[in-house]
Amino acid sequence: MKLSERKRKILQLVVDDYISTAQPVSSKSITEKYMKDVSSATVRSELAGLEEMGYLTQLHTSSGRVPSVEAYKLYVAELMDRSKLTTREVGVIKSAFKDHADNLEKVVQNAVKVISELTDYTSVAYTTHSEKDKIVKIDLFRYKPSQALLLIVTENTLIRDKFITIPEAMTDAQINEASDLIASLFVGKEFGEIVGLSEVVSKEFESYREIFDGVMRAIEDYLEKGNADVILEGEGKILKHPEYNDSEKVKNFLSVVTSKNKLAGLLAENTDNIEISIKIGGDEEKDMPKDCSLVTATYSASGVKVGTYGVIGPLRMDYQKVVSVLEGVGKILEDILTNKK
Amino acid sequence: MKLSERKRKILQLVVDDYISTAQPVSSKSITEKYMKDVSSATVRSELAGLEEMGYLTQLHTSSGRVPSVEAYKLYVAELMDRSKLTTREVGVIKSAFKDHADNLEKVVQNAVKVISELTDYTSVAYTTHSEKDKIVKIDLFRYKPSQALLLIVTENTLIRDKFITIPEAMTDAQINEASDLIASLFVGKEFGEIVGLSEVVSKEFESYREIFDGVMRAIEDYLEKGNADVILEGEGKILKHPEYNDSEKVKNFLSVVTSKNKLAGLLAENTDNIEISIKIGGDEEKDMPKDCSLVTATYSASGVKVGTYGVIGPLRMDYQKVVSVLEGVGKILEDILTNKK
DNA sequence: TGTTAGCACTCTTTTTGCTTAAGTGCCAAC
DNA sequence: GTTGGCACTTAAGCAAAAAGAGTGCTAACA
Repeated sequence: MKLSERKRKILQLVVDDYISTAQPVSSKSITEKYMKDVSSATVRSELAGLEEMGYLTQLHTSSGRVPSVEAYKLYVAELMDRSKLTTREVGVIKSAFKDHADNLEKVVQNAVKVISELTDYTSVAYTTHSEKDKIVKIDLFRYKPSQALLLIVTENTLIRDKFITIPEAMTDAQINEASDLIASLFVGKEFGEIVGLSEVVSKEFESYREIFDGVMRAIEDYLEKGNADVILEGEGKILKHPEYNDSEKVKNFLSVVTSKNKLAGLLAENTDNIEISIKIGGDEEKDMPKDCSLVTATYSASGVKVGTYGVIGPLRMDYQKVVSVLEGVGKILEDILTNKK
Repeated sequence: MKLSERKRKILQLVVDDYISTAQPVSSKSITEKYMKDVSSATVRSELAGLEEMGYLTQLHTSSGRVPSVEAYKLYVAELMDRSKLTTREVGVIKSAFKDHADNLEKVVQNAVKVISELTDYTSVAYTTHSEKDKIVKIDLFRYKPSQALLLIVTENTLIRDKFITIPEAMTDAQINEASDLIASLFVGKEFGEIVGLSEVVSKEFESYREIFDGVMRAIEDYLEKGNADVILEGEGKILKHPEYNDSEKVKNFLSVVTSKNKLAGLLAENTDNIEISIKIGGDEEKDMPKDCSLVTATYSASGVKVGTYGVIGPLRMDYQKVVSVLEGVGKILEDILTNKK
């Protein structure tokens, strides 16, 4: 059976209706609400066709139809209308970014907050530690007898919490000298340029081998995928949606969403440069909560893709709204992050 | 009516039983499980007495009894057994602190994690920004034309994300000079000693007034109560407990627990130097979720109280376990934080 | 005087049967 | 291809009945 134009239309109507009402959709309600020109029996036979093709399912013989995962995928890809934000929503987004436009972390935090507020779903952001990030300042100094604190400031962020073991015998002056040496080598370079540096500089660094290696390890550690930052907002929003009345499901959802590792894994996969990516269903994706949908977009700073932000929620998600909010936030985010310099 | 020894014993049994079963406790179950020497009728009359005194309530005429808030308070203060941790639990706690003993933030994060794991409740920690914290390093440098990044390292923590507006006309060298001047004044001092410094140094600082003021504002901002750090772990644990089958209650709980501000408010109140403090019920406390209990302990670094950690959960909480876990963690925390130097 | 067995009473929970409503599938007619 | 009509299926709602849990009270007992 082919997907006729009318079948597409009806499928869209079913998904739209189900998204807004959370109730199985009947042939009668479709003719009454949207297609007054045909009878319910006609729609009924079309629905039966769509069901046979795998786009719809019934909970029991005499219930209305519910979209399948396939239907959502088709809906998102081809069927749904691309709606625009209201002026009110645009205003909310703009005012959310009024302050703290200076700091990448704060900007992303604001983005996540406003997304959750406007969509009523849990929203997330994931910031990779990019090899393209350029070092602006690097400094090392003694914190405890055998420990030094390493500070690295880059164009986009501030690295902290990196401790390096140093020989106790080393004087503060020597540490300073090492610090200056490292700074002279590293400042102005991207992380990616540094990684290979280890062999090249072996000579002038002979006496500070241990410190140099410590710094390199710290940087490698920072760049490792698992150590990206994950920001989360509106965990509790999930409870607003009726499919999460079952506390088992909530538990399952929260166990993924409160584990930064699992979230990072999910968000990191999305490396293609597609503007908006939608990941649906939970059968293949092992860390994805069952019956969940993840809608994400990527953002860049200084022209380099640094992260992903988006919304995670039930399969029956208001994709129209979510996509338009993500696009709206994306536009403003881009403005801020490129005007920054 | 007096609280006879037997009434106390029975009340303890009722609370114990209710904590472990979450079911109203009947006279019959008490005699069968714990008091085989008397009949259920005897216990029944004692229960009636305890109810009259306000320690127990019934959901309806033919249900068993449930402890009142008063009963929990008495139970915690006088009735409950102080149990010890098992060797397994002690092992879990110790191994949780194996790594990252160098960094206050990480140590507290580990503490919160292990507490949530062992108790199965949501656990929190609150770290104040103490005026007694001593500045180890302070550094200021240009980040954007009219903005400088301020870094302060103290004995206990690293302050970041503080940006200061600077005159664009100022050269990098001048900023360096200002930075050095500030460092010479501030390093080695506690925050508390700095606050009054503003007038004293006005002369030598004439040309850098703006920067100096900016730094002072940043420090004051940092010390402000609302800006303390709140760490949270196991938000979803609440769903394991049957009283939170109602999604309204979960929503209410999460709305408090995911608001760092509200949590900070609750945790900050606990300023007495009592080792373990238990806050029960939600009538007086406005930000406390209804029918919740908050059990907290305080921790110190370098002899100064810097924060509070604890567990938040249902009224029907396993106080014995929670208190013993908090005490156990507290002991190890103290060891780590005092040996640190 | 405290303790106990016995029993009536209350209230909840579970079960059962019945009815209604929603919606489908199919068929014969248009 | 579309439609109205109708039998069939299932869930949901409701009321009455039955079962169960637990109490309070009283009279008898040690």
